[in-house]
Amino acid sequence: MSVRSVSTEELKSLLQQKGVKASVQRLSILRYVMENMDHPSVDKIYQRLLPQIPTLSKTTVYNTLKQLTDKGLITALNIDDTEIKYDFIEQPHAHFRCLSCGHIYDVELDSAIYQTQTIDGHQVVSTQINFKGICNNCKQKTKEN
Amino acid sequence: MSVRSVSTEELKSLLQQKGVKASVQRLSILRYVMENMDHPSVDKIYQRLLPQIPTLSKTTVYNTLKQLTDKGLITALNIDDTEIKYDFIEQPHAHFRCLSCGHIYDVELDSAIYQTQTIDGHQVVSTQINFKGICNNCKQKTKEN
DNA sequence: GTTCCTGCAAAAGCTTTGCAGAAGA
DNA sequence: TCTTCTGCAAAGCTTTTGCAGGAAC
Repeated sequence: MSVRSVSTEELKSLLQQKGVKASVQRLSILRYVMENMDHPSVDKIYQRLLPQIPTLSKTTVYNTLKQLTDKGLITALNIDDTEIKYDFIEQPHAHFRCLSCGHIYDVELDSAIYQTQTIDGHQVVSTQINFKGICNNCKQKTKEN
Repeated sequence: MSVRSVSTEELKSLLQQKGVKASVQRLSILRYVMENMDHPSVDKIYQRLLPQIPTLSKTTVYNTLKQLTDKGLITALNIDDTEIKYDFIEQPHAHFRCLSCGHIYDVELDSAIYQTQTIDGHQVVSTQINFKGICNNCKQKTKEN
């Protein structure tokens, strides 16, 4: 899992650009999504931040994620059947979900699809490409047994 | 909304090929998905079939749709945030969901993406391409006002 | 008679809402 | 002080589960 480090200044600047006031909760939630690129669910973010912010409530996580999504800072992924997963918006990429272990991988596609702005007369705002199947890891494990 | 007619014989044959026994409920549910290509939710199917099958329960709709999905007769779409939508499987196509009216359109894409069988070493079983935006209808309405 | 199917009721999850107290400007 | 944010509790929805009665073969 790729992890990086984002400065508080950068986080504040991102929020400010979108007209969202900074708060401990918002900075932490945005930082989590940006640093851990693991497509977290609401519950995962909540569980991981609880030690740092013991008074955090899930409502706040929901509120914040919705707000960040509305402002275009993060994306809500419809790749899972049961939960919404979140992703920081960088360059467009596709996702692969393993039906066996449930892990979601980022996938680079040099596809012109992302450039689609109009299709059948409909104005495109966002594009999601989701693959499902068996990931490399799980395939190896099956072979071993 | 495109609507077509599917014979009971054809429905029975499709189920039989997949090793699913025919029943009034299963035939009706599969017929609904095949004839009305409107990407229905569980609840929509339930509501529409209730007049014909007054004893129908939602559990049966859930069970049947899950079974038909497992057998590969229909697809579960992860395009909506709140509900699962179902689609009969024909040739591969993408979907466009209007953020204003919520309607889901079938979209033809002559893309090689559908032929992807392996990506980054992961074995692909299914591929979904989802666009979101403002549909032609809603765009027209906005202009008129 | 045995097996599979159906449907009611209840439970389980995820997400939203209402509201009061807290924090911040 | 006034506005905005936070968080608890409760409610709302979709989906799943357990189980008993019913249908089919």
